[in-house]
Amino acid sequence: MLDQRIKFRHLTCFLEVARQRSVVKAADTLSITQPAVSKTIRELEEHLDARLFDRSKRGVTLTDFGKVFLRYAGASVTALRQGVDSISQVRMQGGLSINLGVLPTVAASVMPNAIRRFKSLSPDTTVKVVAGPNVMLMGQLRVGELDLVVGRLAEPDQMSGLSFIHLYSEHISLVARPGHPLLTDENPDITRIREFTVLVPPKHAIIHPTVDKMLIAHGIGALPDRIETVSTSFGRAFTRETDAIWIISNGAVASDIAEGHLVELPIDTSDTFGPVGLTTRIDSPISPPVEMLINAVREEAALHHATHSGLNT
Amino acid sequence: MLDQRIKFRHLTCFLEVARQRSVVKAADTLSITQPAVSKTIRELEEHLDARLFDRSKRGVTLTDFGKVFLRYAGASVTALRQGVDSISQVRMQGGLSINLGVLPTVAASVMPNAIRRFKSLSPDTTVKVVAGPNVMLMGQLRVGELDLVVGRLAEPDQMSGLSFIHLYSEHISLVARPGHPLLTDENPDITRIREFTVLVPPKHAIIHPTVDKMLIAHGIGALPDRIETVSTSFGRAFTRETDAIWIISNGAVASDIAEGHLVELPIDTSDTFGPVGLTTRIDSPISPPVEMLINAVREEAALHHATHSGLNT
DNA sequence: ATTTTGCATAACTATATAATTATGCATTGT
DNA sequence: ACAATGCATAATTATATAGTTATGCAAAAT
Repeated sequence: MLDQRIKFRHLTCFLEVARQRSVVKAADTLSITQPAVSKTIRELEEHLDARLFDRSKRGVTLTDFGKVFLRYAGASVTALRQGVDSISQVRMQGGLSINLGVLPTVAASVMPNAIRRFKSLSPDTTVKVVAGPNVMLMGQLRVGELDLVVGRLAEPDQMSGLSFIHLYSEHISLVARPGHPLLTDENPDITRIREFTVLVPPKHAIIHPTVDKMLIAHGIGALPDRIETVSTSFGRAFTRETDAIWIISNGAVASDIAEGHLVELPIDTSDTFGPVGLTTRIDSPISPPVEMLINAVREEAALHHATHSGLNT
Repeated sequence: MLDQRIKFRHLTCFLEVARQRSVVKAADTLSITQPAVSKTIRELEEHLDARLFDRSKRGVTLTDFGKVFLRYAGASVTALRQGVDSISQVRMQGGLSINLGVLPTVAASVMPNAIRRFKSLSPDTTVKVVAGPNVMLMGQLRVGELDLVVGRLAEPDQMSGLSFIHLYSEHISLVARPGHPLLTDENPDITRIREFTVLVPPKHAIIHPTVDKMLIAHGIGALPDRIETVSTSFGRAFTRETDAIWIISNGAVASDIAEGHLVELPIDTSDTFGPVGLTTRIDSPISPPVEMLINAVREEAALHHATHSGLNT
């Protein structure tokens, strides 16, 4: 049971005294008299039924209780401050907004449903969806321009200061149009893809090194006829209309495969398995609306994974 | 500036009304009269200078402002509740404690200093350090027996419900005693390691699949003479005393290499690069003491990486 | 040996608080 | 049309609040 007599006044006073390690100094910055501070602290201690400070003649120091309570008290007033701030934000821009970076893997698979799910819970929050090269998105995330990036786990050197939440794993697929010449074989010779135009992810894409490794592992060197593309819509259209082969993360084409618009080449890509998830900043705490979006994405991903897992195993 | 007139009474009242969508019902569960609730809400609205509810004749509904404020208000009182709770916890068990899982990679490199750093900031928090097979540690983490696991990123299928914070990346090393026969060559034939006893990580180790891939990539099949071991102290002693070769994550033997007790075989292990970091539960929020420990580890890792990065590039 | 520093306590006071009861008023439902 | 519902407002009151000034007291500093 929370003691209703505890007020924010007590917490702010406590925090200030703890910070300054001095009743007098705290009183000064709070613009009240020293006895007022003494009394407020004593009240808080009585409400909590625990000593928060050890008093000495050259200042005060936190007790064990105080040290522990300090963090939570800080969190509590911070939350309220944020709440007050966010209200004025809403007033200004007419609604909260979340800035979301989306990588190709999930842009067409989980995210549409995830965002719909989120909007049904929180219809007044504007969600801004940004796509682009992952390096750019990660940069924006680190700077605070984005609140969240969804997609494959980026290269380690890009992940400093960021936190990753795993959703599911997927592999990379080689897809072609139905009726493609290579599909006639049961076990096609993978090196024959050199005979066709191959769409590959560009150098800055997360999956680029993985694709390279895979090609090398399968004994394929540099591809003679290659197109580098970021655009899944281009890749999709081009692959369906020509004999090109498209190397792309499975999630980006899962629905096309399911619907028969594209066909996966029967080639072992098990070592291209990689984690897909949510990337956030580690320092700034996750705001409640973003947390809701995260939950929506996780739920949707679980659902998605359950229905599509057959493709991945 | 936070309006000091806002009290927890206002927040709890607001939360209750929001939950019940009714002033009368909220008044009932709060055991006060309906006008008292009306007035409290009005006060809060005045302090925030924003309408939180739309009043109608069949209950009240949250405004946009209210919806936004709701989350933060909840977070604020939750934090205070936790604070009050944690005090009684401290009283009972005589000090907060953190349960920490440590994988071999960091057990001997970053963690000792990181924990020392943390203890200097927060000497009254007991840190319990647990080692063991990563599968077990991850299981304990998921159940809540551990608060944090530090080490290599686990396999994706173990990461559901967990969040990963990247610290740095490291590769896997092949080490042997100084003066080992293979070290005489400038560019030794890696397949010759078959001639020696090889210490490899056991099947459940995180790096096991990576090691396997590497061996295959270098054209080495199954090793004829192998010892599987979890124990770094055994591995260390055995490798120093015999001609055995030890395949182990670099972090576990970095100091031994630096001090010349062990020597790294000049073999390309660049594709064994993998992320090392902190794994936490995603659902339960990170408690302030754990957050402090996380920061300590991050700072120490940054330092560690800065001084040791020459080894990794 | 003083003086200063730092906190605690006491006595006091205007104001705010947190309820209460009583009443009003506009919908909703019958 | 009338009762019931649900919230708002007003008047009232005991109590808590949030400070203030004045004073005391022990440890540090000079």
